[in-house]
Amino acid sequence: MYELLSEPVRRYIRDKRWEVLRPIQLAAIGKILGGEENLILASRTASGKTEAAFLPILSKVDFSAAGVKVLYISPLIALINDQFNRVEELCQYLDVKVTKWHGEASKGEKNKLVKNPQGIVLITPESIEAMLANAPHNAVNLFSTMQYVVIDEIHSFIGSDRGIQLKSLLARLQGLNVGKFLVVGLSATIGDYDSAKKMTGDVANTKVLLDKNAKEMEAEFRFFEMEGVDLPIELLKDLYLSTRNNKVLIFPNSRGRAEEIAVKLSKLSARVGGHGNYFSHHSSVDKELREYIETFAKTNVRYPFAITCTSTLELGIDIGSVEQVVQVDATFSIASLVQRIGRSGRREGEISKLLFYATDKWSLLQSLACFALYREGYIEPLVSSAKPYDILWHQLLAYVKQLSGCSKSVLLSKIQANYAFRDIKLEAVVDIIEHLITHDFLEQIGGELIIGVEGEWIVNSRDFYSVFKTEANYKVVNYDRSIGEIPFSPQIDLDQNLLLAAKIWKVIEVDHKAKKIAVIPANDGKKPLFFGAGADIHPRIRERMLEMLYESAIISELAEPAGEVVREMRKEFQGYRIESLTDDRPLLLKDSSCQLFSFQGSRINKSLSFLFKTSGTEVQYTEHNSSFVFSGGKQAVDLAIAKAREVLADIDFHLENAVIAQPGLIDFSKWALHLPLKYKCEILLERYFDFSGVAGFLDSLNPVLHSGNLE
DNA sequence: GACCTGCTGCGGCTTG
Repeated sequence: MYELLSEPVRRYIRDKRWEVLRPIQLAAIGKILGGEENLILASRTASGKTEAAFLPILSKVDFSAAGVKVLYISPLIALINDQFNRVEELCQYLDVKVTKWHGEASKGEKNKLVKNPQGIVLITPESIEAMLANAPHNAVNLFSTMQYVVIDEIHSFIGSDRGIQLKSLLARLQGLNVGKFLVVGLSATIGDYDSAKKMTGDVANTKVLLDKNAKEMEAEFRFFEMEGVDLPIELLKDLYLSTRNNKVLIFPNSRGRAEEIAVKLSKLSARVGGHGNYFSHHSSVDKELREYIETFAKTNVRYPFAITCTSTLELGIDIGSVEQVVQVDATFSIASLVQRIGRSGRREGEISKLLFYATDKWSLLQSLACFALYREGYIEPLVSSAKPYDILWHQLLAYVKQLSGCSKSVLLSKIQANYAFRDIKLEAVVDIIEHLITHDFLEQIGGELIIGVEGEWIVNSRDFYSVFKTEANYKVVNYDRSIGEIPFSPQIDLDQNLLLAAKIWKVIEVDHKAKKIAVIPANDGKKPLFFGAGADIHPRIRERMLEMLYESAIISELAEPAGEVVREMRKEFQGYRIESLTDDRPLLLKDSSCQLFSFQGSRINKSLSFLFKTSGTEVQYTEHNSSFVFSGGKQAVDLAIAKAREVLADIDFHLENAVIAQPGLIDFSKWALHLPLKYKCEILLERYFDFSGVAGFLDSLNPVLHSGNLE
């Protein structure tokens, strides 16, 4: 394969002193040089996927004519900046120009590229959106002779609104292109590659190259029950002693918890004269501070450090030196667990290590289930929306803006040619266009559609280019220094203390007009409050949790008392006369109430809860242990289920009423609030609830009592 | 029990 590469590329490989090419690289070289197919390159992090795409593309593509030849699309600015250095180094061997194009990139460099379109461009989806909206002529000049689009971390787009937008943008770029460009997607190991293939728009002409080689890995599960709102001191001491000499990433599931751990470990360390390299890294920590932490961790080889982080360090840039990963309470998905495990032991010959802490028994069981499924090779599939009416609404405005107005038939033909909206019926598109006109987002003048009065506000706002929602934040500053940004909560008041960026601060001024909180260092404080919905948990995880309770195999990774906790749970649940793990569900009778454990995914649980409430049943739903508490005994449950099924039989009617009564139901989507009622309901049915799943569940559901409750 | 992601154009200022 090496011989097939062009001479400058081979020289680069020689200078790098790479003795062998990685399996994914060899496979990609053959496919890219030999064929005209779209590709998905899937392998674990740090396996050389970027080079797998660029070595052959640079050997194949002729860069001598004007025009950008390769477009690299990334979900993160930080990743673009990181990849720029690698790609540019390689491109120097071929005299190919590389340009960064994102919101924080140099305007001067962008202007130079516009004057002299050439080489490779590294860009974000939102920057493509902005260019198409504001300077479509630039997009034509730059991208009309493009031959390859490389999409990095393509798994992060699949199943999300941003992924639909990206598909639509690729279709819009194909529309500008004189030829046809090929797509190469770089993916982590995921659950199903069909959805990845769909990203390219041409499933039949997309091949998946999969390197299943996983790293060897060790795990240990520890248990420290949490009683109040703060983590047990014993857990923190144990965590400190287990990590104090290592380079470690700690993943709690929230920003507040990340701050709590960083501050408390740092205090413990200071008390015994340990290292001071304790950081917190999440979306509320100031961006420059986060970059400093990333650079420190990337370049430092000698000193131990601990970074407590959220999913900010799950994707993207590689901190090669991480020796140990700690997960505090269960991840929401197996995909996320896989990514986090992959953050350690990146060096050749190193073993990935995962240290797991649970603070309650359900979290312990959930993480054991995720880990078991990971070992069994299962990762939950990512489903992308077939009928993204909200993104369609957004893209209709984007098309009209890009074209500076167009006829209705042109707009319709653009949508029909756009594979992101392939499954949406023509009548629905017409319907939504009419709705845009009636509400002044579009305006019809003669045969032309132009942006309407209400639409102008939207398309000319900075917020137009993205399809995801963000919270309104207050800036936290210490004199001139920015610490970060947090959502305002009543807890933030004069003389109150809070934790941020791994330090304790006292609030000395709150400026609501400027949305600014002034702080000074302090000695003791509470973690700030954050709001937000967690990710949905896939039903397979809950099913596996139930299976786990009815298995007797000893789990060797459990450290005491975690083992005892699992034995207790098994003893408790084996008292229910479960015969079918798919249909039977434990029903715990109490004095005047009873608790049904559904062992179902979040969407089925949310749907069940909706049905119970709508049919007038008072029920207490807890997602954490997937349970519903009813007042009364088994008859009350049977009655509630019967009533729920009546609502289910007429779900469209009940859902419409609910959306009218509580418009906030649709808040998970940024643009859906502008849609006609009917489409709001369809979005809820497709993306938030799972009523067909509920129907299947209720059809076979058999609540089973504990043997101690019988007769 | 509660994640993450990105962002134009232009006027007006300072600085070399």
